Amino acid sequence: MEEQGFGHKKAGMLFVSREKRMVYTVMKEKFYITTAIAYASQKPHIGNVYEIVLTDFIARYKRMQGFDVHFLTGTDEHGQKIQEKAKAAGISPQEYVDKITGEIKEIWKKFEISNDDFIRTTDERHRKTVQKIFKKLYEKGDIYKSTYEGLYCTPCESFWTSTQASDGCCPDCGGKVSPAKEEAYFLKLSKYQDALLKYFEEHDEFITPSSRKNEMINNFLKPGLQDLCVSRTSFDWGIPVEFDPRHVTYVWVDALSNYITAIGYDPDGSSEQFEKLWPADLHVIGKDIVRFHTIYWPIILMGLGVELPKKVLGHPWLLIGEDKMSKSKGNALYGDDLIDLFGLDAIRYYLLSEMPFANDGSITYENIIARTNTDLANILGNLVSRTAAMIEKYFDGVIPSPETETEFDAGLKAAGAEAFKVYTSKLEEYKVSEALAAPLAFLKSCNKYIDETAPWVLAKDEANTGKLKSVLANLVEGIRMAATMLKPAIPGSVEKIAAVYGFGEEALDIEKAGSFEYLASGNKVSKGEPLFARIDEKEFFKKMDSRKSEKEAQKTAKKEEKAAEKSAKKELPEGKISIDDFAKVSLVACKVLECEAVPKSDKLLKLIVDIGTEKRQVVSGIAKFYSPEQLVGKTVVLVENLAPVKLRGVESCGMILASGEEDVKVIELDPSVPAGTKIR
RNA sequence: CGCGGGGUAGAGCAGCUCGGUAGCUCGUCGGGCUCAUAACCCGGAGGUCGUAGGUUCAAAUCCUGCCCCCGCAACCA
Repeated sequence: MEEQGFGHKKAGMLFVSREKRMVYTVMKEKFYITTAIAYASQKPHIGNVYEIVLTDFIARYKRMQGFDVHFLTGTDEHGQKIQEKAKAAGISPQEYVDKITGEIKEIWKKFEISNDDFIRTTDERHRKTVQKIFKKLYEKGDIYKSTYEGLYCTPCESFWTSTQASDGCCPDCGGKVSPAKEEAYFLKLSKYQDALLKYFEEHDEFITPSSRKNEMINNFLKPGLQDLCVSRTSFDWGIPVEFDPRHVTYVWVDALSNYITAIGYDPDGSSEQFEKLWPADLHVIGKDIVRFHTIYWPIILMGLGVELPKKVLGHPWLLIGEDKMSKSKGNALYGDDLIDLFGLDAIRYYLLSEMPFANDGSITYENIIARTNTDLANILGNLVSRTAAMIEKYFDGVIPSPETETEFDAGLKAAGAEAFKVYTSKLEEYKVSEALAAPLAFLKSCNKYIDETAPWVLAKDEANTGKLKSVLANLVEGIRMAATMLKPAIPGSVEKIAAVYGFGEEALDIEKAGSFEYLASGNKVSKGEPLFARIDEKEFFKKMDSRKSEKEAQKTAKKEEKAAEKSAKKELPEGKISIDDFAKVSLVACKVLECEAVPKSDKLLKLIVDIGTEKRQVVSGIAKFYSPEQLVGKTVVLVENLAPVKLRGVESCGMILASGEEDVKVIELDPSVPAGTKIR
């Protein structure tokens, strides 16, 4: 009985190492992997999706390797922003996050994310434990009460840092901010600074890519850590501090703890699951929150006396073309739309193959089309289809066993082994895009192999049937091996390939992805629809244009509505300013007295002008169009009340008006106009 | 200003740790093939490796200066 259970998959090993395998099965090594929890303030864009697809890939790969994987993701549902958004929507914060989290789960589902658990920071299991964590750290003295000092905006009821409100105005409403104090709890980061630095030094693999480690050490650890504010009284949508309920837990103690609360950590005695899964093997996060995961999070854990996670992977960002993706820029792309346009696996594959390990990647329709057409349709899909077609044509659809070697077989086999080697070693470092290039290169070798062996020529002479059998058997194997490697990236398409050649689960065993084993010989092929249809770029953009004009029509309608609303509030249509705004600008006539080039710059001229009451120094970017001598004596228009700025270290108090961008001409006044004449 | 990353063919990237052949994908030009999704295969053109120096028999690679781009600077994955 037992023998059946273990024997099927690895019959060859059964007799020798039955005992070992039992041990192996029981002790299957765990792998705990997490994503950052998504902030439930709005629908996630494709950049957010990237992170979870990446993590999903790693989780699937690790499962294939035989690890007992636990994959956690979730949502961060507290905070002022959510409270405000809910208020604006006229619903309770809970209703609001229920809605957004619903959308997020829906999108994750569309991307076939294989997470084992989903935690929400509003879950009871989380809230209760966070309160305990807070209390424990407080009792230990790692959290203490003090006052938070910052710049406060009264109408917005929020604090800003001096960099956020650099101009003395609230970034939200534009109103004045003023210094204020608020009672708050702080986490003593300084206490653990040295311990953490030591940990960094002893665990070189803790932060990856390693460049981010240097950034953390040089920017934060070495200059000294400032204690972190971990509670707020200015809003209440959060986890209340148990022993001081006016305070709610502020961001990081709440959000980061999800990694342990989800699996049953409890200061009073953790669950069996926690004992089994912790420490986490991999936190996958965006590069912007590396600091929180490699400084604050370890310190919180040190405070709790809990082991630190093994590795933090700070992935780069996905840019739209060259721009950062943001809703306010209006350039955000959404995962569900992209799936509708290109199909799930095209997008999964794009994200995984196009994203570099350390540098930011970029996404554009053109690139998605190019990737999908080249890699998935031409190289993979076409190979699957032409191989199946030949098996149907030459062997009535039955996959042959190899018979007579051709001179090209050894090369193909070497290419397969090499691809697998590269794939595996790149994935040890989680360099997913580089790993995925390996099966693709191998598929190209397969296409080349067809050309070299020319099966259609072999088929013409019965003497070559043995060779023909080998060629097709080898091709099926090549497809099987590459498909296995691609499985964590494009599981759905690999399933389709498996259906074509009748690959069972054991044929797609990752351990068999590096060698030719002819596991599918004798199977009947069933050539289905093309795996990936080629996308015609011109037609695609035609379609997009018509969609766009529809959307634009909707947008203009919305805009008009908004404009109507605004004018009701006595506000102005977009792009217009009021006469009052214009009146702020002071324009005067001035005479250029002196003019010289600004050293070390090729665009700047320094001018001394007479504005009647005084002499002004102005720097103007017109050196390419005027020589200094040309300007002296001219009467021009000066924006007199611009705030002074330094350009190339030279102070500029005003701006000379000029026309054009490519071909700049200063606006000249009749020389009879006296300097200082007010224009506006 | 500080810290981090980067500048390699028209575009996007690898190579740099450990000096010696400048490689990949797309595009482009030419050829081949007909099993296949106008696909696949082969070949060509195209690079002063940001710049100026230094070390060396030898530098994209190591060192120094300078220029330019991007990110971070304590709530955007």
